[in-house]
Amino acid sequence: MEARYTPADLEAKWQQDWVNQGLAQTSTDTSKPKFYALSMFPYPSGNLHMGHVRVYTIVDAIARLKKMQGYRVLNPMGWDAFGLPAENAAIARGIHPAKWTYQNIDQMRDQLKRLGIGFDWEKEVATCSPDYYKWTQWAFLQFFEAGLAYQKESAVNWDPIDQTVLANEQVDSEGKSWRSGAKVERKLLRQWFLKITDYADQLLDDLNQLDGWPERVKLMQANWIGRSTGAYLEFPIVGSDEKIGVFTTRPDTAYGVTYVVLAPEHPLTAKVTTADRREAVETFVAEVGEQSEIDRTAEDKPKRGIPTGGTAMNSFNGEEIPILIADYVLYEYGTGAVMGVPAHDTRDFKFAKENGLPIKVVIVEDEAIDGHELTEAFTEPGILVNSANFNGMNSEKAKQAIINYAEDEGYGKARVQYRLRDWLISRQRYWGAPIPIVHCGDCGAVPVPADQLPVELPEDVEFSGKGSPLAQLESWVNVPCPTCGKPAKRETDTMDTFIDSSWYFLRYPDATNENAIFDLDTINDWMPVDQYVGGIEHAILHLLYSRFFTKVLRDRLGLKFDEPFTRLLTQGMVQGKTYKNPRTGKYVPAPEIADLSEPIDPETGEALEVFYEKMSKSKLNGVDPLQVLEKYGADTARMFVLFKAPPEKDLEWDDSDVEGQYRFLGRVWRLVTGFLGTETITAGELSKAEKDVRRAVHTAIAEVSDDMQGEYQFNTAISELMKLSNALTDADCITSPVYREGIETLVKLLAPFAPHLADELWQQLGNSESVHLASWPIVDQSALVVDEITLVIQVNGKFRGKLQAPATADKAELERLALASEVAQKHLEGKEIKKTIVVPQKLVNFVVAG
RNA sequence: GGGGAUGUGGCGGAAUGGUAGACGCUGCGGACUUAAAAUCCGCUGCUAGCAAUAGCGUGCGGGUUCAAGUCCCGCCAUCCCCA
Repeated sequence: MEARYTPADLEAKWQQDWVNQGLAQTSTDTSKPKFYALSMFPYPSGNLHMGHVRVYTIVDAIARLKKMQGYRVLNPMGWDAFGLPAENAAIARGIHPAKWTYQNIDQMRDQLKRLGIGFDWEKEVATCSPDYYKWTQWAFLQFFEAGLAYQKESAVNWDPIDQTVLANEQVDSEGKSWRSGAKVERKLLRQWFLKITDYADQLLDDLNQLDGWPERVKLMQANWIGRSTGAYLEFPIVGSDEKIGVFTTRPDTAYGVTYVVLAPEHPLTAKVTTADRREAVETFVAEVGEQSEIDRTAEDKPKRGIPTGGTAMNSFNGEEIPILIADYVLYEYGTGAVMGVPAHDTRDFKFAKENGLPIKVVIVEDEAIDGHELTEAFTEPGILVNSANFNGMNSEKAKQAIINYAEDEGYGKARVQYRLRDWLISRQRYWGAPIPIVHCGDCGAVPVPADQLPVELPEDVEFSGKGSPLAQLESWVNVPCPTCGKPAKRETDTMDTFIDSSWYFLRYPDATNENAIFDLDTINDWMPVDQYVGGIEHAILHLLYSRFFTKVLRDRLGLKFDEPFTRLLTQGMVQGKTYKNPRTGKYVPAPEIADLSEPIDPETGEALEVFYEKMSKSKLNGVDPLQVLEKYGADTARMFVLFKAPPEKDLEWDDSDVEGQYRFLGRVWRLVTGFLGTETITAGELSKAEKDVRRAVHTAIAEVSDDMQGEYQFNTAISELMKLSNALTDADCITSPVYREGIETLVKLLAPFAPHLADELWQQLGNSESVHLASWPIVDQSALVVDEITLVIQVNGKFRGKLQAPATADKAELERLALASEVAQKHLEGKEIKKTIVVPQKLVNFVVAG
């Protein structure tokens, strides 16, 4: 009898064999269509977790399938290797970030290989390598030359734990850092920004090109960009030549403006403040300055504001209106000032009531009911009143009319505004790509010439955890100015690590190019990425930045594509079974629980709550991929994560289901090895058993191919493999050529999912070349044809029975057969048939009275 | 508050408007074994019934249709994004 299925030996053997034959190397055969499969590269934490297993298995299955389908496939891997954990390790344990990072990379690379992922390691990149960040810096200089990188003093998000600033995208809705979880503070600093707002329109409009992206990701990006159309209006300050500019989406309410509000930081604040108000205003400005943006704008927080004493004029009706300052108006956003229309804006209504400001109705639902007092803002469209020449006009129409009027009068114009703000990229940390700029007293900010790149990170730095290590290293900071040669200082900020990952997919196709960021022809050949797979957490951050980079580099360098990722799959989380004591709130790890069917707290004896939650250290619910690989092998782990749930949904880790996949692979092993040595005898006509097998085989080919077409329904694809395996197990025509075809097809269809087992069985079947070089089976439509169909009999739409009928039977024949059947007779007895519906190949429905 | 997604057995999940619950897990019963593991076979939506069978059943309430998990209208719950 054949040997047992022992994944450990078999997988190691094939992994070595694949390396020896260079199976994962990217084909250069340009006669084949290209397919660029890409997974979001990981931060090299040192240990693979189940989330990694899931995403890389998905991409590997796609890549192996596409290879069998005749594509030349690029499936690369790299490391998002800059970032704070390395620096924190340096501070805590005195190990240099580079050493720590590269150790982790080596460890994780080995783990990925053990998973049987066919990455082309010749394309590997690590963003912390000078060979890579040289080009990150070069790319930055492209932005700089294009006027898309600039310095600005502004109030920024300061993370007090990580001791650095953050971009807006990196602060969550509660005002906490995406990384450290610390509540961000506001700080006024001079920082580098990339002008992503210049591309706001394109970033929004080109979402329409992305048919292969999940709707919700596109929606999230559209919301984030937040384009709103409206008007820019000016209100002159009484007793001054200056004007206050505001943006509004409701120019139709211009005659209802009864006050204007400045951001406390607005330069005009000091100018409009009257002497008697100065002290109060200064106190208020100082107080607000300490609040975070979230605290200032959160819906549930009361809006605080005070008068400045100054007055402006409503340009439209000439009325004098007070100027206030309030916390909810942000200087960074829009013009840093807003107009107050309490009658027609919910927030303004509340603010005006609280501060005793006048409320003036200028839009009504119906002119007849004008005049009654409002109890809440009227925000619907309506008819204009109290608006001079515009009275009686529909408010939607009035928007444009009032803009036109304001433009003629010289105090307004149409304007489009975005929620999106420029991308703050300075970080006051060591482990990142240094911004390649030298500050010279005479020449200003001077780019480091391209031939002097990379600006390398110095090695001999001290990691105290206080302040930027680079800024403290004078030998590094002091350099001659590249332009005039006078003493100058290096920029000591490094770049946001999201910059590193905004272009890595452009480096892979030409990863080792020393002379250029990439060869243009190579990149135009391979890009865009055909299938990108990664977590939904990057719906805005990484995916928006990458789209921005692609567009800028397109404009600078001549890339022939507008968007980097044609199709996007956002895979769900991997969740672990979590045990928690509901009273104490303490999590209990599974190994400490005596009886998992009735889990009790080993310390207190109380019953534990059981639920699924994202695997994490703090929840004590993680499963170590390495242990799973050791116990069941990579093929089982891969099959499990692909089968257990559709890729975009969360996946609940379940040991029994893992066992189930192991059993299935064992069955396939026994099925195929049990078949070995069977003599295949070619006979004439196919028997019914042979026809059934052939149909099962080609149905499986059709279904699996279909499930892997575009949407990637791995779970149903694998269930089709199980059906085929079951059919072959039950079939009793083992000597038939049809059966042999079935066995070989099963192995081929299995290859993308369980690559080691498939290759082993393929070899045992007598093939000398790897199954991964074989071609994907093609459906023979004639094999799907059936002689008999199952005809369903319904009465009044209810299922009442079924019968076998010839596949060739026409409607009349089907009706006759159904009517003659026992079930029909029974249910139709004594009733009048009012109508008969016949669906060919499927069913007959009798509609009866009563 | 606005927008979006989701809701199907004990569980994960399948179902071009046409037999709801494929495939798998769990559970139960059986075979093999001195015994166990492994493996194999059968049953497994709910209710009633020995059974054949009947009724009910895809979050809730309506509607369209010969026929609705699927299409339309109105709710509810959970999750996500934006305020």
